[in-house]
Amino acid sequence: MSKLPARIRLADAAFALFDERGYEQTTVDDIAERAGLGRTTFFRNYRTKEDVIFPDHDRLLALIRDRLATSSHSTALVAVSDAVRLVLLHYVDEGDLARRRYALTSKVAALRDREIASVGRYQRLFREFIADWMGGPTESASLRAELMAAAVVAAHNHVLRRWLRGESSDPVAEVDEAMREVLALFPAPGSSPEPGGTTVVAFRTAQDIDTLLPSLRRLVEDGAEH
Amino acid sequence: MSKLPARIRLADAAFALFDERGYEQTTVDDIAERAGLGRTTFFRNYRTKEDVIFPDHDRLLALIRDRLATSSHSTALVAVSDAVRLVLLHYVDEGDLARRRYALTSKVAALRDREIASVGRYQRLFREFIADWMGGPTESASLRAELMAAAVVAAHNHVLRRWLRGESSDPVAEVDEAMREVLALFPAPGSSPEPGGTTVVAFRTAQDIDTLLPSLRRLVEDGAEH
DNA sequence: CAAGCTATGGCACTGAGTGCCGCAAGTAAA
DNA sequence: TTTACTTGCGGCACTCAGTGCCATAGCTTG
Repeated sequence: MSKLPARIRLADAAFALFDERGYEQTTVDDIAERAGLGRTTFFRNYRTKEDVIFPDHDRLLALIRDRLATSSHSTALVAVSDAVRLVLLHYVDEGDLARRRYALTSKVAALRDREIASVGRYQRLFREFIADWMGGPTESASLRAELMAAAVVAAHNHVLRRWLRGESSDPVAEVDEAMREVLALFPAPGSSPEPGGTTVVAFRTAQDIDTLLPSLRRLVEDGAEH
Repeated sequence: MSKLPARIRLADAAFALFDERGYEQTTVDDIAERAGLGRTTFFRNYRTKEDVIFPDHDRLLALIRDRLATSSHSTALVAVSDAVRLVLLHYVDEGDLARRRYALTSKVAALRDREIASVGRYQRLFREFIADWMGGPTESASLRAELMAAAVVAAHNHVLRRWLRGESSDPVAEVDEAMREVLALFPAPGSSPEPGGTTVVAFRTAQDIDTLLPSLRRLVEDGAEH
């Protein structure tokens, strides 16, 4: 027995103790002792005490980076939406572990900060990818890239949190729906007019402008209702 | 001489040492010694070593919270856009200090994480405000609130970073412009047609349609470029 | 003058994280 | 089998951030 690799035994001990006494009340010595290992071994497997909770953020981040680098999508936003799916799937695969981590990060401010900082790295990656994809470092393109990255991450977090709280039974479908909503916020140029853009309609009529106005007003008001 | 309050002397000493040796190479003892004060006094004035760089995030956050609580705007998004202006103005007022902080956070990962975590608190505040304002905890309203909060914060960060890097001479005008862009992403129902709607433009000219087409085409294509 | 308040310094302690040394077990090569 | 090399582990001493307690100097208020 106890043939499990040290990494696993340490993580098990850590989560058990965090549940029992709380995160701050648990020392690394406690964890090592519970795992039947030395303190040194803990730090050889996890760089910090927090790392035992967030073991593979670096690995996942690298995975996403690769996915983006080798992605062939029509737009940057679609590529990023696709990549962020991977993140969600990773959490969902973790299952109960992800939920235990969520319970901890909800209670401990230091862990919440750590989580947010990790998310910030994804967002930065996305922002740079979108900005590169857009090519010219125009000022408005840069802002656009920032907004897009933020929107994708926000949508992902929204769905993820719902799933972590047990409010969602099909997070994959939800994230797809959320991404559709994000895409709708940023209509692709050429496919449909941009929100801030200009729609040019040329028409000609024999009627006077004053005759047209009432019906035009009705049209606009009806349109505003849905 | 050295009649300055301890807080100031400590901050001056800290920034000087961070510039000279770097953040990690500077201990709290070093800072206290340089300021001609005791270590205890440092921790009485700043809770942590990082706090000497981010002194009044809590105060600013409280200020924003108040501003939101007492705000009377037509929509939640406008209220939040207005509140985030305060944050930008705060940084701009700090002037050179904010730039020195930016130089540090750009180099030291721990400080960058801390900064991102702080921003996360603003975003959370905004998200909750918008969600409350929207009333019914509809699922789609919740996602919308998340997207709006993320967009406002992203736009703010974009302008702030430009200013911190010295790329902007009028950040206040830029943030207003950026906020207009954010507002355009989330058209208020009823106030203006939705992105999928129809823009009606009535005009009249003596010129033939074929004469107009080339210049119209140029207009549209230029518009797509920026 | 006495009492009390405030700002400070000193000191000892906990706990995270680092670095080094040494040891045991397994593996490959002689 | 013996030697040499590698790998995983434990122990130990150290630095440094952060906490808590106690003492003291200076100033105000009665």
